[in-house]
Amino acid sequence: MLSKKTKYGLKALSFLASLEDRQPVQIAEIAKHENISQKFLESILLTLRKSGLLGSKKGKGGGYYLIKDPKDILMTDVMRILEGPIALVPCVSLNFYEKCEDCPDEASCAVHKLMLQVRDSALTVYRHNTLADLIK
Amino acid sequence: MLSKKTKYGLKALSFLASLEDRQPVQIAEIAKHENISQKFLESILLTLRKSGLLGSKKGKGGGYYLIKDPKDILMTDVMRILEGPIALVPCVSLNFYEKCEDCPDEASCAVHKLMLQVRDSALTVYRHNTLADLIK
DNA sequence: TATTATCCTATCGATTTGATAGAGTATGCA
DNA sequence: TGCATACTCTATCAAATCGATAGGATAATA
Repeated sequence: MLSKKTKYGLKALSFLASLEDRQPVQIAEIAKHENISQKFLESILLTLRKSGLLGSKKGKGGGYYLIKDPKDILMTDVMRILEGPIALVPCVSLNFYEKCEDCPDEASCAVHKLMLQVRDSALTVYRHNTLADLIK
Repeated sequence: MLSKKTKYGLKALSFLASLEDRQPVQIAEIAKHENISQKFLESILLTLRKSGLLGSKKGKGGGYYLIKDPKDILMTDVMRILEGPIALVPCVSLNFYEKCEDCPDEASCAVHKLMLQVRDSALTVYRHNTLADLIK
């Protein structure tokens, strides 16, 4: 199941992408427009900024804004930042690989075999979608 | 992330499928072979039986066994039984559909648009894999 | 009738999740 | 300079979920 963090983060990003200009938008405005708890959204926007997707400005007239063009923001990156590994099992993860301690042989593991396919199919989707694609 | 319940369930199923005959296998034997907590596995096998994938026999010489041929057991069914909905968000679920309370319009929702593709790609994988495919 | 092995419910500690509170910090403007 | 604004950061919290365990009930076999 997708976490609310990811869901809210995606909504905030697509809201920012849907605006014509790249002026800073206040947390309160985003929260109100997307029906999200403002304080929770605050922490999400913070992680998006720290990971380089958003910029921020303090004080009057401040807020958050997209740093890159929506068509240059890949869903693979967004998902990894918000949701973590795309693979459902560490032993098939590209960026977060970890061996299963209980599994003697990956090559003959049914879980491994299935989850590898699932990971590839999800990856294909995320690689073919930019933020711009989602607001069309 | 895949739950251990699903992971263990898949391993148990593929172990049973890998055996030549369809004689009952004791929980203890499956647990030992797959390095799984026996008591935890017990509850998993119980749900697999209640959902119709496994049969069981009590008393001496008892245990669990596959009811159907491995090539007739689809991963869509297995995953729904063990892990629940295949969709990452209820609003794109085929079998567990639920409207998002915060989302005014599904058609214009970025999360909806993305998760629909992810669900379809996962579904394609699960539909093309039977239990027999995983033990080859 | 004794043994074997599944059936079932209840519970438990640890972790994660979603959310909130509040003080700190930098910016813009009068 | 001083004040209002809005992000920054840490700490906390209730609820839910997860993985695991315990123990008695039930059914089948010999």
